[in-house]
Amino acid sequence: MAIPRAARTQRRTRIQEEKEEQILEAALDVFSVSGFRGSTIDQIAEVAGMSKPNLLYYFRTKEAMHRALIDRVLFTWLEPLRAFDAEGNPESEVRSYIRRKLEMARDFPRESRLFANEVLQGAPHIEDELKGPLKDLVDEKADVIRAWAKAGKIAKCDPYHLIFSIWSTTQHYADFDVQVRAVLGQDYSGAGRFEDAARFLEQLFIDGLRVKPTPSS
Amino acid sequence: MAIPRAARTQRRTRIQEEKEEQILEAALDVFSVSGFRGSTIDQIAEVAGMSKPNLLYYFRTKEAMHRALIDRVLFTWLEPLRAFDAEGNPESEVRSYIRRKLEMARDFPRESRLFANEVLQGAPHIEDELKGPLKDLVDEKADVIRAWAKAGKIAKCDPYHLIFSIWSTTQHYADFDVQVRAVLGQDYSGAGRFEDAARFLEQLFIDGLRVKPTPSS
DNA sequence: TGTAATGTTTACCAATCGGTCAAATATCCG
DNA sequence: CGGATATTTGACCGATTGGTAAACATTACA
Repeated sequence: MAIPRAARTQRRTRIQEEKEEQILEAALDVFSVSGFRGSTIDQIAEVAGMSKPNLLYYFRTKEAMHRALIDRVLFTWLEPLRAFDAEGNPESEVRSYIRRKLEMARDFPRESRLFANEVLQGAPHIEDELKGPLKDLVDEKADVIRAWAKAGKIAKCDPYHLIFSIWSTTQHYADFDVQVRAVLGQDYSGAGRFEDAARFLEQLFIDGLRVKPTPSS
Repeated sequence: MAIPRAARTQRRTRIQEEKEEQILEAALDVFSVSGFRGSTIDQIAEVAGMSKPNLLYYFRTKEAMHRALIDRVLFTWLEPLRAFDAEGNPESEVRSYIRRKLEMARDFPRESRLFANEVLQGAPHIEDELKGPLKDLVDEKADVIRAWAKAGKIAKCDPYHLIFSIWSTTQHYADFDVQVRAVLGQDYSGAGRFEDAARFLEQLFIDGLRVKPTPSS
């Protein structure tokens, strides 16, 4: 008889790692498009190329699949913000943060949509992560930005809304890709788009944050 | 016997209008949270406070409900962009466009999420609207912005990405409300948030778009 | 090689899905 | 009032849902 999955205390066989990888890859495909409620195990099974009970041998429930996926993706997703360096030059830090986020939107659009779907639907499965690790990280970086503003290195601004606006503008290209393509025309959706977006956003944020000469009042 | 719904050529009774209104209101509640696939007629029926067959008396299919909802919301949703005036002052036009979009995110978050869900999931039901009316409208306004840049009234920038960034930053407060609240702390989610966001975004876009003194090169 | 543990599949389950139907009820109007 | 029309509902249908049971196949390893 098969050992109940709950009893497995540690990774064992090579085949387990491979199959779980295969499943999560398929789950990312499906969840990122339809969200949790709209996705079915059968869809994931079909994409993964294995039978439904076989999926459920590795992940006991649909929720378990979703959770494993979220956990795995969340860490890497916050990497760019974590790399945000208090000691660096403000302008180049912001610039490279934007570029990194934009690269992730280009290279990992499914991951972006996975989170977007989840948050959009009220974040029923990741509320704790948002209020915990995410908030802590943002709080920390907000302090950095505030210090920069206080030191006169960048214009005074609300650091939280600055971070929100960088998130939203960059992730927009992953989450709303269909709309972006529809508006720009499908021919113009290749490599050029990325560079245009990067150029625009860097200009917007860098110029928008540059310290303004105090108007002589 | 009841007249088949398809045969109804024109609005008739008061009760029809009321019930359809009631249904679409409930459908907005449900679709905006779970997306099309993730929503069920039973959920909508429960929210609407009527039986499932009764819903299906007014809208023959789930798709018909969704479509009616989209059609109704799309027009008003594009209103702010339509109001963008080529004859106006660029700075104040951008400013009031941002504010209007932000007001809509605050006052009609369900409508924003309805579209976000739909686009996120590949826009299977509104592809034509995106490539047609939406693209046309954006093209038109992009020309206006380009003309402003050419006339030296604002900094040179890609008008499409400018519009995208205004969309994304403003709608972010509706679509990712849970995340915003989690990061800011739930206490700080009331009226103050709106004003802070408005102030930040206006500063960002206005300063970012201001014509820069050409660096002496 | 044998055998125990691991991995896979077929058949199936109850619950829920979108949707239908006919009968029951409410409304309108002469 | 009464009959025609419009509205509402309970019972039901086949398909799909998440998930299970157990037989079967494969692998690891002594």
